[in-house]
Amino acid sequence: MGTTVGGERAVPRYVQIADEIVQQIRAGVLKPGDMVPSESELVDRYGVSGGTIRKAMVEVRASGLVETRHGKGSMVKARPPVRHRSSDRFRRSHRRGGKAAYLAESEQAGATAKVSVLYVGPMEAPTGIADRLGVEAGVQVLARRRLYFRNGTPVETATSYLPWDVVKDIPELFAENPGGGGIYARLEDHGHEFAEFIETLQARPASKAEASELALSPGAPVVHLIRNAVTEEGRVVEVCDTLMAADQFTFEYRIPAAD
Amino acid sequence: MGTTVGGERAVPRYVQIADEIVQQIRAGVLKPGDMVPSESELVDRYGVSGGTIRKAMVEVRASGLVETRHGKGSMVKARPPVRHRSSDRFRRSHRRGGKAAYLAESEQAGATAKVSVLYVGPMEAPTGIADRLGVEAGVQVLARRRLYFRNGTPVETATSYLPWDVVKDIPELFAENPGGGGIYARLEDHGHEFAEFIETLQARPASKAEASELALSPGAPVVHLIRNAVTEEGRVVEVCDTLMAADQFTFEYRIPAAD
DNA sequence: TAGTGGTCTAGACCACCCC
DNA sequence: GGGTGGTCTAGACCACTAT
Repeated sequence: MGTTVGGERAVPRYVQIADEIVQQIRAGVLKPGDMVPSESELVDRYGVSGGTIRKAMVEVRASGLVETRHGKGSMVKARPPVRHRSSDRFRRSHRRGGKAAYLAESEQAGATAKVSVLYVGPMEAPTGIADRLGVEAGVQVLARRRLYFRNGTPVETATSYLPWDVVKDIPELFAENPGGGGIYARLEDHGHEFAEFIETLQARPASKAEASELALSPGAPVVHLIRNAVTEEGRVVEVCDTLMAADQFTFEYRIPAAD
Repeated sequence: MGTTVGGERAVPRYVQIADEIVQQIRAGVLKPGDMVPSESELVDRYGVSGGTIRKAMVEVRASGLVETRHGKGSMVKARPPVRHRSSDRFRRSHRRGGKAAYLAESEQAGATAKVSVLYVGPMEAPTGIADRLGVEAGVQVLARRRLYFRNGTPVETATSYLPWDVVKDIPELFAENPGGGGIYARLEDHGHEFAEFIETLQARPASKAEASELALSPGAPVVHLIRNAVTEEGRVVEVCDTLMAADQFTFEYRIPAAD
């Protein structure tokens, strides 16, 4: 009989149900690792149709508190140990200390971290990247593509692009592991002194493909971060194109109050 | 009869339809300002049920290319004039020039901008904000709540919180319009020299309430930005809590390669 | 095999918009 | 009033996961 009758409010039933479930999670009634009741059980409990429960669960998933798998059900996610990605991760002293920024940050947050190298080798520069590197589109550059895991789940993909004339004399950059301090340390070893890094962020919903790569619900937000590494000579010697699961990161930047 | 039979692929029909519509927009078949065909027309055109078209349109809305209004239909959005929010918006020279950062950035992007002041007055400091300001939770602070429009649509809400002992001698801060250069200029007028600003960003799906305030589709991503304004004495004299429609902004930060 | 989520249907009623 | 999107139903079939 359509919307509920008899002195009802404007807020749809499926939103009420979704809120109730989210509250139960936030209040700890449903703890991390617990299974959310199955959809058919919720149908009985709330006395609504399957379609309504279905929409409610879409809302619950959008909250990011729950992970749903097909024939299995919905499980309350382990605490999202949102990690800080602070702007001082690019300090030279960190590189000299041999710290890789990602691993250091994850350890600090008490999480296990893993990096999987997907590809290291030549690639034709995509437009957009080529613009930033100051080369022609389609020219050969070195691409380094990685997938980052935290606590066993993929949270970030990153691809670094470097101009060929910069990398051709630095064999370490072609290795899976470029050594302590990462590729920035190797570039500085070879006379490329960094002046600044410029990061551009944009948040948007994940495409289907991105969602599956990062094990997200489709439509969950991702953050697209592109970083230019600029040397003292004003040259961009690396562009890093990164896609992150938004609920796994916060970003912190310190902006000096310059004139 | 359930999913389409007879040699069909795994990709659901509603996704196919959504992709088709999105492609038509990206290809320019549907231009900004055009109306997307109504749902009942799409039902006829694709020969599927209303529920399927409904799910397809949810996907299309998630792309951010379309704006749907209730009794009216779905319109292709005017070019999302994604604006840059660069880190040099806090330069003293800009304040001395009397420029308000938001208006300047919008003009630069060729958009019309408007600010609506929702509230200026005392408020009990919310926890989280109080922590950042270095005051007790519940203590009275000055709150300044605004809603920012671009091209007529709301894109950002912002609330500034300032400790009472800082503001009590600066009457301009209680006015809707604090004068040229904004509240930061007034604070500097009264001896609060800024040393740095610290911005923290997090992207997440909008709640229902936030979605309606920013005229977004529910679940569309928002960026939650919190900024601490720190003086030379190391004191946080303002915390600005901002919620932005993610598709309306990119963020740019320049990070010096310090030691 | 039984239970789960995922897709789809066909139709109802409601609320909003505009003529 | 006639069109639009928004909610809800009751039931079907499919695909994945466990046992």
